[in-house]
Amino acid sequence: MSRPTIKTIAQETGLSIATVSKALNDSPQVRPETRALVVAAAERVGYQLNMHGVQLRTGKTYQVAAIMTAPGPKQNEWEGVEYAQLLSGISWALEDSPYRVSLYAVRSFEESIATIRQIVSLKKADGIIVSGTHADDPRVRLMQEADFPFVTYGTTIHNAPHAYVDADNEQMIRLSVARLAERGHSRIALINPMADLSYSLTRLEAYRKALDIAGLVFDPALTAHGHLTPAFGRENVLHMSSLPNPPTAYICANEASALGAFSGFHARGLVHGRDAVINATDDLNVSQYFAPPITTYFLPIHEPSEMLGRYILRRMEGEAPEALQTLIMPKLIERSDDRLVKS
Amino acid sequence: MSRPTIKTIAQETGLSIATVSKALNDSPQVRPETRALVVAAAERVGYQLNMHGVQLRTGKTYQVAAIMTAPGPKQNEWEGVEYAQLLSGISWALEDSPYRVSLYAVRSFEESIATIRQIVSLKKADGIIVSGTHADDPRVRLMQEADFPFVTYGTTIHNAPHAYVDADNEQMIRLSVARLAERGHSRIALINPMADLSYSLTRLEAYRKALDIAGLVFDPALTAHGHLTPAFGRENVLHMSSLPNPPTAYICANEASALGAFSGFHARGLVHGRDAVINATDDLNVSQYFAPPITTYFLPIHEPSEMLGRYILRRMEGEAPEALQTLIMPKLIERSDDRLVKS
DNA sequence: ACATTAAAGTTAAACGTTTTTATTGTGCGG
DNA sequence: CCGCACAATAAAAACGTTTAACTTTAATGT
Repeated sequence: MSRPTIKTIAQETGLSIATVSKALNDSPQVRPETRALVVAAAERVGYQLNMHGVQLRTGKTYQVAAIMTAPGPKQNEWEGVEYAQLLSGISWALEDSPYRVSLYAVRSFEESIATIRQIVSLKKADGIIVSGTHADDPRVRLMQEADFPFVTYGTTIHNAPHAYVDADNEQMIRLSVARLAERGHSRIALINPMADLSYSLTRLEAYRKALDIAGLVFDPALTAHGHLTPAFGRENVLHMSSLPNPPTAYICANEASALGAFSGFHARGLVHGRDAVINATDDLNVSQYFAPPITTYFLPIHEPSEMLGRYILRRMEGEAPEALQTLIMPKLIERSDDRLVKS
Repeated sequence: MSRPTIKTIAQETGLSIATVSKALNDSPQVRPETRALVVAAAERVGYQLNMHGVQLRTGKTYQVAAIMTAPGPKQNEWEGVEYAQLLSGISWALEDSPYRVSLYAVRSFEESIATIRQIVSLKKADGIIVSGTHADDPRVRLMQEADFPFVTYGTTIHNAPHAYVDADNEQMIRLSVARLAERGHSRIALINPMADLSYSLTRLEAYRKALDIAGLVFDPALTAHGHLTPAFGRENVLHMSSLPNPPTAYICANEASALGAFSGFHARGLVHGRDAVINATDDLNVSQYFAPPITTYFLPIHEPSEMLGRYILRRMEGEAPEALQTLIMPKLIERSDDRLVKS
């Protein structure tokens, strides 16, 4: 047989399709007993709402677009981003809703703008989740101008208020630097993400402020911005460790670059805890397996990602963006004392 | 004002909507001149096909469901699977088609069965891509019985022929073992994925056969099956290295477990290249940053993933599954000589 | 008792397509 | 010059749903 529709239920119950539709949508226009009848019949025939009819009629898509900026095929370097977990978290948060996650993989920032423009103008989704925010993000402006529901993973700095979820980078860096300073480090390197990313700026400013408070001088030679690959971490250690006055601590923005930093240690014959130490920000929970394990700020990725899902739902229901802003503070996991032991 | 439809074009050209529709679909029933007229008008008004109308009318969804089995929120252990790249690759392969990737994140094998059953019976997608195949996979049977287009990432062993893409695990293990045997290793450990996964069995059998050919004895104590996390790699090194006759080589099924194996080396005071060596299968391209770098078989994940996308398109067009089967041989990257140097 | 109102349904239109069926016009053989 | 085939287009129905507008029935107030 063919799939049952509301027409099937109408015949089954002797009601009109309009009443059936209203009953299924909990309209107050239908008596509770009638509703019960309809629901029973629906159950009996195994009715399942056909979304295509709904979509055509209402114009809603019941899709949440997840924009994922993944490096192109050429780029084989690992960046240690657990996008998969991010996507799963969003997907799970939408589980009990009629919404589905629709994936838009793009290769570059520019392409993500074009994709979002298309989604907005052709209404290919009801909401958008976008990550890798810039300090002044044209995509955010675009969506705001169109009054399109969205949530960002990452804050912006120059844009009007919008819904976001992010790790508390400011606090994380402030505490990191203070902790290392307390332990006697005066030359602290900051391995930072690409400079156009919003959290890069946040981290850099927090870093400068924290140095200031600790009475340490800011040296531009100890900061680096780039793609957070192992290669990047390695290069920076190779370079910075051969400066006249090399750093004794490296704060890496993720575990991939931290792994690369270790590789640099190995190449230079540096010993962790004697010549310098490495700290990281962590969402893979992998740095406990480094040799030796390092101190990290750990944020299980499912927390922000499920929040992204919940927030986009609420945003699509019209909730104000100001109410949907959260910074999550990662947990400090001290796996090393991080004081240098001269031997 | 509102979005143009074929009705708009009909008015614009003075034709009927039927003719417009046919013209846009390259029907032979319409004169080339008329078609040109229609296309010009469509261009002029900025017409874009509304999928909801098409979907309702034709019953096609233009969605490809990607089933992603991701560990639940509790499970914070990294498994080193670049799902994100996999999804991007699929998404890119579908770029020039009307199809979109729709994500179905599930927590377990059982849930993936239920999800697939639903997609098939309610026709929530036109094709399915599924990974993590079992030797005898009920999902494959399910889709085959319903004659539903699908491609698997991973082979099956007991199922009827179907479209798949996979790394050539058999050859990879065979060559790995032979290479290590040549280099004087007689105790070779196999760190394998969960035993119910198809490629686990493939690898195990290839391993046994290769040992046989090399004249080495198979010792069950040197094989382990489990989730390919760093923890698993570490545990196995800790355990196996304290056997009366410990292995001198570890073949790890991925980089996450290889990283964990290194952590085990560190804990036991083992030195890579003196006491034992680690080899891996690699799609992150990360093991070059281990200290020291290790020999791996490398398969850039975008290759199989784009192939998955192309295959599902062809499968949905009705191509026979037998024509859509590919094993890709990863490339051997020798980063270490892997002969033990007694010091 | 009768108009008024509220409650509970029904009818019909609409969303944007595709596709089957019907209509019109043209050139052709006889 | 008449019927016929064929080409090109038009008309209409259909996919499954929601919703505005309407109808019927019952309850209410005076």
